[in-house]
Amino acid sequence: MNEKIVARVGRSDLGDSESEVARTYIARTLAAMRGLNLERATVYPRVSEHVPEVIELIETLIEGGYAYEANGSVYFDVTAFPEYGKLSNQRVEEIETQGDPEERGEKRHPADFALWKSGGVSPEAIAEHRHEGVESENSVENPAEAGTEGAPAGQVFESPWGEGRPGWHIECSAMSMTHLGETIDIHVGGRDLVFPHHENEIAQSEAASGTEFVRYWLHADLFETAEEKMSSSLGNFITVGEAIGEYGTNVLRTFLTAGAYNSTQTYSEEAISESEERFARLSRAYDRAIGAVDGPDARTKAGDPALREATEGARTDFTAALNDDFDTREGQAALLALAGAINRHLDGNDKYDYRGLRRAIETLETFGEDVLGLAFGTSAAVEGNVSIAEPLIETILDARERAREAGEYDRADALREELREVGVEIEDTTEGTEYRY
RNA sequence: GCCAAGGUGGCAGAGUCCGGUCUAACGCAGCGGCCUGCAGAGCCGCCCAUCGCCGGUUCAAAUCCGGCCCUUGGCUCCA
Repeated sequence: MNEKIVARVGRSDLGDSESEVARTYIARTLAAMRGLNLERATVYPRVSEHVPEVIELIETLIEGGYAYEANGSVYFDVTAFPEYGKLSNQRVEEIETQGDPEERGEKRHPADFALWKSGGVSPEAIAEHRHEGVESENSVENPAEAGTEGAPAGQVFESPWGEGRPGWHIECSAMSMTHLGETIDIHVGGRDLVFPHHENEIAQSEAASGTEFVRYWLHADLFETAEEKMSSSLGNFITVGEAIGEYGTNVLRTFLTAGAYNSTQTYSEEAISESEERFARLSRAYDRAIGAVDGPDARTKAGDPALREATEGARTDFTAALNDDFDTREGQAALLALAGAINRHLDGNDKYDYRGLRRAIETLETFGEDVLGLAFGTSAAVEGNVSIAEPLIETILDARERAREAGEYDRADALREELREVGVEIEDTTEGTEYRY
């Protein structure tokens, strides 16, 4: 429920009403989240469905002396909440101004912020957002963008203060308290939201409830490219959907968990290809272990202390890493170390430690797949096209093998190169030629 | 100007809270060896770091203190 949404109503790709536009963006976001292999939340609340709770919360704040009404709008009185600024370490006196310039006159203190805004969205605000580069990258040819005539002012709601709309921050407090109670354990968000949004959430929630709102704040840092920061205004950004399309979920997740969530990460082709290698190394080791455990050389009575120690070490290290403020990169390092141990075991023994390998595989699955959300193994990557592709590849490999036996290496290498060009990597081993794609 | 987070090898990125085990992790790139017809993968080994600058504390500092420089986010809109 904001100006930007209202400003986009009528665009053919988004929808004909405020609610529809919001729905479109929600759908896009959820699609991106699915693409990232994220678990679904239990509930995805919408402000428009929580207006009664918002009004109730505002009334509580007014009754408690934390908010006041002015010309049909309601503002939070920051001077009534002495702890205001505690999250971002700001002092009320230092905070210059907030909110619409024309609203400033209604405020008792410049840092007061709106809980309820009188009336609908003004045409000027809509026009402003339409011109301020809102989706400018793809709206050029859209005739609906041309004028603001007939543009809706957005939905308004009845309230004790007249028709109006919820303020910018109150919805989060109201919905959080409705669904999760007065105090929540963890609140996440981007670093750019610390002030004013999270600060205001604390003020609203704690002033109303009289108790702690959030026990732990986890603020995710932003990305920057090697040359400059990544931002929509510079146009040098990539969406989650595009990144998934280009690199795949596994590589992207490896990249995203290859650094601390709360430190700035550099996004570059080089960083991505490093993640490709990191993931590939894990996935190959997983494949080898699966192949070995299913093969004839795996023995229940064989035991490799080095492999077993490495596996238990990886489990301990991974758990310790994640317990340390979600240190996913250190977790990856633990798994990478296990991959090395698997390779050493497979390279150095004729008979494989069946139970040791099973435990190693289980470790990769538990921590790599279940926790980090990666999907190892070639089978997971190919799915559908197996039926036709595999017999074809094998036919070509047979031809290449005959060429090799005949000493016609040029021909063999040409076949290998052609397969590579269509995405099939092959590998000669003592067991025969293997391939992956 | 104010608030906050950072500045570590060719790249990327831990470590800084609780000084010594940091002659600085894992990885990528690079180099050598093993293996291979060759390659790839894998294994073994190696090169590259005065830890932003200056000063201080200490037997000892990437880690603590002070000053400075630079980058990023916020302080106007929006969440």
